[in-house]
Amino acid sequence: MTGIFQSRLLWGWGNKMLEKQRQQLIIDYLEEAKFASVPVLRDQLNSSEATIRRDLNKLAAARKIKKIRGGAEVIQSAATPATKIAGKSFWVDKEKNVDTKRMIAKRAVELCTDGESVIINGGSSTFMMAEFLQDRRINILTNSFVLAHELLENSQNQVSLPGGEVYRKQSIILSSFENDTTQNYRGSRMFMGCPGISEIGVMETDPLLILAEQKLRKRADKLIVLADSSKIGVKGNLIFSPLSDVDMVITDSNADKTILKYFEAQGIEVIVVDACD
Amino acid sequence: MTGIFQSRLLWGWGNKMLEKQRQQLIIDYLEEAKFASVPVLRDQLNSSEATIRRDLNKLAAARKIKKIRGGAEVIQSAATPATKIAGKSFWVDKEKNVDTKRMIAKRAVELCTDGESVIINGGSSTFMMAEFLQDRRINILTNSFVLAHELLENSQNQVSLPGGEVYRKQSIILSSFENDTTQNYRGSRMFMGCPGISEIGVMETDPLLILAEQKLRKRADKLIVLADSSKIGVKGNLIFSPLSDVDMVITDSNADKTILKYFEAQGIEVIVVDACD
DNA sequence: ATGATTTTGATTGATTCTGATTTTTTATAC
DNA sequence: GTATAAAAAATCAGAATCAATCAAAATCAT
Repeated sequence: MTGIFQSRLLWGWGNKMLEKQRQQLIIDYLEEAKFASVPVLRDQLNSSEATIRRDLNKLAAARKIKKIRGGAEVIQSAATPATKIAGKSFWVDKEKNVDTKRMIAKRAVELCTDGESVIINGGSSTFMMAEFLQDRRINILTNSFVLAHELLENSQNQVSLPGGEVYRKQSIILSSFENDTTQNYRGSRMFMGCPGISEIGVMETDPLLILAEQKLRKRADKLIVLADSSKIGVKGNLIFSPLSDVDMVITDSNADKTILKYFEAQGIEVIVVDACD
Repeated sequence: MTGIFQSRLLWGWGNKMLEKQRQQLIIDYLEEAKFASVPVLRDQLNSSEATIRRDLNKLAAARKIKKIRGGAEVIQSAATPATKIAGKSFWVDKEKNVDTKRMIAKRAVELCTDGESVIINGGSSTFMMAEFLQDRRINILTNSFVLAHELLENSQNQVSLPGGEVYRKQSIILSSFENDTTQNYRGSRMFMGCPGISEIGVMETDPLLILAEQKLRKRADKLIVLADSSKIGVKGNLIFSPLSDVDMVITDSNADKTILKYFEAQGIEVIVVDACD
């Protein structure tokens, strides 16, 4: 019997496998195959169907997989970032323009002066600012749990958080109530990424986030949007804020020049960094 | 003899291995294999299962590895975030009563029912509750950034945070303002550790923390103090709360019985777990 | 060396996990 | 609708794991 994971086990099949280990292998298998039937997993993992079923129940309860009749499937959606909370493996795998986004993030950080207070809205673009904040001394309010973690570990910046429940799907803190600490916080700038920005404004995808983010927006003097060229001109159904509320857009040289001109005509400062592709 | 670490030992298998050395080898092994069962480690390290288990408990308490049924696994997230953020001053230097503190933490978690809302004040004692919260479903408000991080990564509990600045020294969130989210949060119990508890009340050492902690206290119906025997009867200069405000004390069997009797006479429920020393 | 302390490994009983069997549920065909 | 087959859940005995205990061995302080 040759399970595909045999080679990964240092001690071979002779020994018993740990429950946690077996479950991890199920997850790994699903990442690869997308679907798996109970008999297949039974053979792969050299276990009984009863045990496999119990594993699937536990994994499904923990939302690591989705149970379907006859077996299991991966959880599609963007449910993975929550589990890959640690470090670089964040969204990176899904993102294409990583290098460009990194340059945009770098430029964004360069706008800040030490001692300043800024607000950073959570997201994959703004997360990349962490790298360039390492040797800075800035007061940062962020609703991103992962960014806060990163900054606490690898920088000396002052970090503040709004209160609320941590929304696991995006590891963002949702301020559920009206009165929260952010009320008393004031930032000179708020940095945010977005799924799209066009004539109609800045887009957002998650309705749960939008309210909390808009509340943050009120605490900052200026709004700076980090949007690589793939976001420029993209419209969606949820409007985070009208264009009139945007003060600056940082994008890359592949962006549609016509729209950028339009932005500038609206009084928005546009910064273009060189695209890396 | 087939231990994979044989070549690394200068003096060969005939001689005894030092405890620290053995534990380091366990860590090394886990870094490589990700998982390890107790029998495998017993063979690899030429030791007994009892010893391996004791090592695993100590390593898990020090957050170097994660204990799972049947053995151990690496801490997948950035390997050391907990110890790193919290700094050595946190628990590394208090290695003394880890086993006992772990049992106290376990007992504390056993008080909680799934679905309940509780408040957990940050500290080395309460941090150990994380291990036992892994498979629970509890709504947790905590001012401890590291605890929140741990719970988000290794459990499915709902996690909420008070807003405020992260106080790096203890990785505790200081709610700097009057209005914050915790105002709307209600917990049936608040768990806290402390540097000392005696007839005059529960002690605290850090004046910066005490205000934020007292604010949390107001949001919970009952106060449960985790205090191993070395804390019982210890007085300090900063009083967190009078004894009348305490509902329960969880300690170990080495604690001074006279004081415990006094606590009970004051209407405090005292739970004594067996000391592990 | 001597006695005190710590570490170790075997044993115990309680708990949890596993896999075979049986029962219930679900999907599909008739 | 019922019949049928496949899958999931429930049951249960045996196996594995684990914490606690205790005595032997090793280590340490004097």
